[in-house]
Amino acid sequence: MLDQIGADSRLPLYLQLRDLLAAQIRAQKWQPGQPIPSEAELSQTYQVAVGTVRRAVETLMAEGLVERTHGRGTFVRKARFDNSLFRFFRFETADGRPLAPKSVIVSRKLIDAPRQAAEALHLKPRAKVIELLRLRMVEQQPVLAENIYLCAQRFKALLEKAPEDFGDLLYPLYERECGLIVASARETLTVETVTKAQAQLLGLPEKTPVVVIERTALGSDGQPLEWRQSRGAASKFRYSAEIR
Amino acid sequence: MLDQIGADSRLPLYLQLRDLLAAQIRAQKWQPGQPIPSEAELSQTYQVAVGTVRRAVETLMAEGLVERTHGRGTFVRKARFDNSLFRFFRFETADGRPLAPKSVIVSRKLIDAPRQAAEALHLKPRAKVIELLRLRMVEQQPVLAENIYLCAQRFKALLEKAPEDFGDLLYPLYERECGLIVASARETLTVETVTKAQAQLLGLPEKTPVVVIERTALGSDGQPLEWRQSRGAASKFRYSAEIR
DNA sequence: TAGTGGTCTAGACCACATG
DNA sequence: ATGTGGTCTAGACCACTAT
Repeated sequence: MLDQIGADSRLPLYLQLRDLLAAQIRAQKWQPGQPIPSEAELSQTYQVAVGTVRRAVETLMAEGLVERTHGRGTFVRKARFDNSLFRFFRFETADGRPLAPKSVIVSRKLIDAPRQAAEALHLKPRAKVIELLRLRMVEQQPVLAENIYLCAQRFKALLEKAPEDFGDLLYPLYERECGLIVASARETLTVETVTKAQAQLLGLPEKTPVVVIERTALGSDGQPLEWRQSRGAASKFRYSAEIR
Repeated sequence: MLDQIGADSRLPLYLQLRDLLAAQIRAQKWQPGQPIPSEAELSQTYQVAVGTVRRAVETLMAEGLVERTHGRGTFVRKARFDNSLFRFFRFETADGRPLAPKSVIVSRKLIDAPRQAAEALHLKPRAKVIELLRLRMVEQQPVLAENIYLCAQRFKALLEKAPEDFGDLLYPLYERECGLIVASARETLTVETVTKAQAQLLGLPEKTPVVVIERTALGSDGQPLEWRQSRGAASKFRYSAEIR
């Protein structure tokens, strides 16, 4: 890996430094939650002005790779968006209290990867994957049904643990049991009508429209770790955006 | 309006300057598309370092209020998102050529504001509004049906012009005919099933799910100018996002 | 060639967090 | 008290756009 900077490239210094730091973060030189060297230190080791270091780190910050706190330092950011699905759905209790989504693993199987899952995870068509069916509950009512696919090889630790003990959040589980850290994700939303099986799971009438959120979760090195489809009643869907 | 800076506030200089410039943009001191003074000039008139000016202008840029081009200058940004709806829908021709959406005004009426429109436009419940029904066409097929509501008072020029001459884009029309410039908008997406009338307009079977995009378009002063609902077949809906 | 924004430096001082 | 990031300055030089 490059550990020097400047010299030849036509790229601005601060971008070269950004790339260099980003590469080291991807390579886990510093763990998520841990601090990277201070501005002064980076300025010293790479022989660039502090202002240039700032510019590089600000770029990383804008990209969400690090977080800065005034008197404390700059830290590699931990992703925590396991329940970000709820960004797209509004599940209100009757009196509008905040929701406390519970997870129930309905089944866990070792299967040949379905086509879409294999593609998303960059696996060969017949590779083995772990399939989890999972329900997210709000006040004892199922609101989201999820099909989750994981490369069997990398996640084999999950086959030896009782699904009841998985807990409500999967990403911390992946980290704890498999040493795999989800750093980012891509989501695509579409609308379908439910199949019979899904309707039953979610307690919906047949042919109800549902919003499908397909998510590919990526590690810090950009490799796909998990692919999932989440389905919830379209009537509960709401998404707002500002445009300019 | 403040035309000096520094002295009292606990806010950083560059934010004070940002606010000051933003206020002048809102007040149309410079027209959209026109340049604001150069960094050197701003530095001179407000007696701050060029670096501080840069910081302020970069903030405005991040907020989408201005655009910079290297050797040319910094310009007040014109909004141009009339067809941003298509961000949420994918209408492919059979061979995947780029689409050229056409607009047809189906009707124009002067009516009492419906409740939602009145709320969105900050009008009294029975105020008069112009209601436009409009179809967006791709390859002679209707793909989006829109209900558009405008305060009759501010948009009365549109009552005296033939709807056939409105053209494909409304926002430039508003600017040309009424002197009203759309600067930003808020959109909310939900899913419904079509009414009979809508199904007929869009050539869809009854009870087809549709995605509804409600948009409130705002002027540069933040006042609501237009409220519209756009409906398109949910099967054509697709939205992608990166999350971290 | 003149004027603009873009990069980079070197350093002062401030504000915040921690021991 | 120390070390961190945050603000601000002053100026050099470069790269792009226009004329």
